[in-house]
Amino acid sequence: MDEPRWVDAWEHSGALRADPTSGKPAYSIAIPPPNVTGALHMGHALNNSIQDVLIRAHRMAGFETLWICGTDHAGIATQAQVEKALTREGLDRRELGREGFLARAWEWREEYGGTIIGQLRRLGATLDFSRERFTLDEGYATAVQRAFVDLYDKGHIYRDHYMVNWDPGLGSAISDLEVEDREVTDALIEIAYPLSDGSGELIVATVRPETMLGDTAVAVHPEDERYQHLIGTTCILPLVGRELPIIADEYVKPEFGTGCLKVTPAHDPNDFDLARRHSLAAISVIGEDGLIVAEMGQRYAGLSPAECSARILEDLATSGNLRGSAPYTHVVPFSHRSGRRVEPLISLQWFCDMKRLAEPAIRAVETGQVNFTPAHWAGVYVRWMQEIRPWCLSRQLWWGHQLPVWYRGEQIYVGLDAPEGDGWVRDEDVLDTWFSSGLWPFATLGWPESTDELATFYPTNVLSTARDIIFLWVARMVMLGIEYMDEPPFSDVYIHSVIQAADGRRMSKSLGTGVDPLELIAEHGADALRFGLLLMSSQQDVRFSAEKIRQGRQLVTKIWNATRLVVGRGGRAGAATPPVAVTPADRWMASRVTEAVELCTQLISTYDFSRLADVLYHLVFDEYCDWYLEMLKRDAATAEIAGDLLEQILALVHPVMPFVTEACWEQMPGAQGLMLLHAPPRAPGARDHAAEQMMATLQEAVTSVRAFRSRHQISPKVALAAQIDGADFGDMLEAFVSLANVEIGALDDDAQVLTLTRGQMRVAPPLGEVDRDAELGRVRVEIARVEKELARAQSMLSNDRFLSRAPQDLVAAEREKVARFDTELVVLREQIEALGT
RNA sequence: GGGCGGUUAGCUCAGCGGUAGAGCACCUGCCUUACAAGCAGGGGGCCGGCAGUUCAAAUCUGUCACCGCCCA
Repeated sequence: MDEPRWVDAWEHSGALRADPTSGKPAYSIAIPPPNVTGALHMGHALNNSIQDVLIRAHRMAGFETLWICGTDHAGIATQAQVEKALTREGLDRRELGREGFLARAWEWREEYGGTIIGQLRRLGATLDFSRERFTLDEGYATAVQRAFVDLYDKGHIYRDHYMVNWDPGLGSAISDLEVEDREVTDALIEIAYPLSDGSGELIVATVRPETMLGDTAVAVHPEDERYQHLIGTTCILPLVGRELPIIADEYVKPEFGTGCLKVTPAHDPNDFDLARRHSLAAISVIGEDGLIVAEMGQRYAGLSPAECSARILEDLATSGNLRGSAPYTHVVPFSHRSGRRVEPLISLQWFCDMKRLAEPAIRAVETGQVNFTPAHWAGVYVRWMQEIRPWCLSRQLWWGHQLPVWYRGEQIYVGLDAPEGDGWVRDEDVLDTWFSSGLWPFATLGWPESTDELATFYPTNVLSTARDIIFLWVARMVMLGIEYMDEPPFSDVYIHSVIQAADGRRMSKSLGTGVDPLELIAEHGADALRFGLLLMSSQQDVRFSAEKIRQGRQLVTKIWNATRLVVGRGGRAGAATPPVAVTPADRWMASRVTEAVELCTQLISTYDFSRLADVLYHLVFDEYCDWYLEMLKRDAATAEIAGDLLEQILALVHPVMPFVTEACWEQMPGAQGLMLLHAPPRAPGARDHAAEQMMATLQEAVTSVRAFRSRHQISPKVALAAQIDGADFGDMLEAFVSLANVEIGALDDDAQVLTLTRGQMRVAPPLGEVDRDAELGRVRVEIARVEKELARAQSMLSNDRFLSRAPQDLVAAEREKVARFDTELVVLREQIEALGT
């Protein structure tokens, strides 16, 4: 099937372009903007399949839909790509200078930035491509600057010396959320710090001996009896000779090592906090280049931390202060960006105090203004928000939104335009990418201008994303949305599954565990991928399952073949008025479609996509194809209704499988326009319980006859004689006769009994030849089963407390069962006797 | 250390108070004129352990075990 041509057809139809003035009710989604550097991965494929289902279903239902399209400039990732290209050319960004580098970066983005959008098209995503935005667009940049200046004016943004996560690979600070903790085994070194009065020594333990150069205290637990007498005295820092106060702080764990903690405020976040509590100085040992700073003296300056550590150990051994070394496994921060070990150090950066922004954002979730699905993520969000910490906004990069900050001597100017006067120098740093992404749901709609788009499409309806984005995006979008638009940017947050590799590991390119969705599209088609991903998705993380994609492809094939059959039999689409069902089979199928339409509408509104896929699969395979079309072939159903119901099914399936439904729609006589623009699937009428009951009887009877044939190896081609007692097939008797291939007539008592839920049936093969042992065995198993069920029902009914406390309809149902099982047992036992003779 | 999730058929997962479900895999039979990427029939589970609540527990509560994730 030629899928790509539909992509063009949809776009050319103009239906993807939202009209804010149409007056129709609005439904909008802002795509979580993928990185410009990105290529479509499984997470994107699932997330965008979900969003496309929502968008298509609402578009068909008559909403004015806007699916906001665009990409994120992804500061660190993009700069790394461009730098890599420069390195291949033997260039360095510093040689090019800021302007030259940015020119290269824009070139890069022109060439590769559209890749992922093209891949989303291939997936069938009906984004509003006419409104594609980029987080570095001119208008978008204005919005970002505006927000920064405003937050500064309101006092939320400030500049401070603070401990940051320094990524020596990038030469930039990174946020807490970009840090990943890993277990590492290092050596735990014990060092003797002599007491100043010469009365002894303290042993401290450290995995980073090089940082001792920056020690400004030794801390012990205030209640540690071993050291009570030393609190307030001092000791001497070996190699350096500095006098260090011995302080008491509850942070120290007495049971760890010797219970003495060396305090290095400039290189450990906990020590930094501890130093603030005790007003200790911070001495930086390691600089922003990741090397030992000049102030440490020429013996150590310029060394890497590892080299310095080795030299310190030598020196300590020489001086006699080294007391021990043992392997020690602990958790160490690594940069998610460069993979390098994060160097905590003190640096002058811009921060945003989040406390006041967080308050209304917490309330929005607690009051239900913003709802999470699955609901438990709300708790995760709220807990994080309650303990929110200052956000380090500045990044030592060039690719991004340069801070609207200028300096002149001690003066600082923050504003949209450069300040008047000479001598002002603009801050070199750019903003954390997530700052600009936080404005996405409204900056894409034209904020800070008042636009029709904002008026119509803000707030958006739902944000669909993965759980690891809750803090990075969801939280910040909610905070900034409330700050600037006075209401949250979406009412629903849907957190989809994370798709892991089939073996349960994280899907990642570097581990080689990734599966490329584009390859799957090439192999099975985009419909199959979309369906498979939705089917395997869940309320929790799931393992990738190639089977589910294959299942999707089978559904595609099935729908296509069903369409061929129906069209071949004269089925048509586009009935001006809903045709009236003629046969009982038509009535049954119409009733099934009605139920499916209602159920699917509900499943979409509750974001239950795996059940949605499951329901569609069974509707098409089990009900429409295996039963209804088989009845159509036997003239028990009519082509007119088959065509109309197929139309409804195609419309129902379309949001999930847009390509095949479009292709089938094209095949149907009477079909007009694109399925994309079709009205929502029509529930053909009320549920028809009489037809459903009749059909249930027929299905049970047909199945039991088929099973009988299977047991006795009687070909479906051989007609069986059958006599029906008590089962009401109503107008479906002919269909039963045809499907089961039986001839109705009176049979004698030797005929085999097949019990049905309501009534029974006697059947006899033409020559009266049955495998008596097989049938005897089967009847015995049947008796055992019924006896067991009867016993259970009877024991329930003999329990007074059940009778008095259980719902009465349940009690009645049990009574009915007892009566039915009794009858069945009589029949089955007669059958044993008959077989025994 | 704190929190959250998971443990159901060989595999991947639904179900979340009224007698265990799906897909795949497996077994048997069919090239039935839309489809063998199909059709029909079938086997397979003391729902992680223990204790409790309830007339009734895979489903609620507690506890233990193991697996995973997040935050420190």
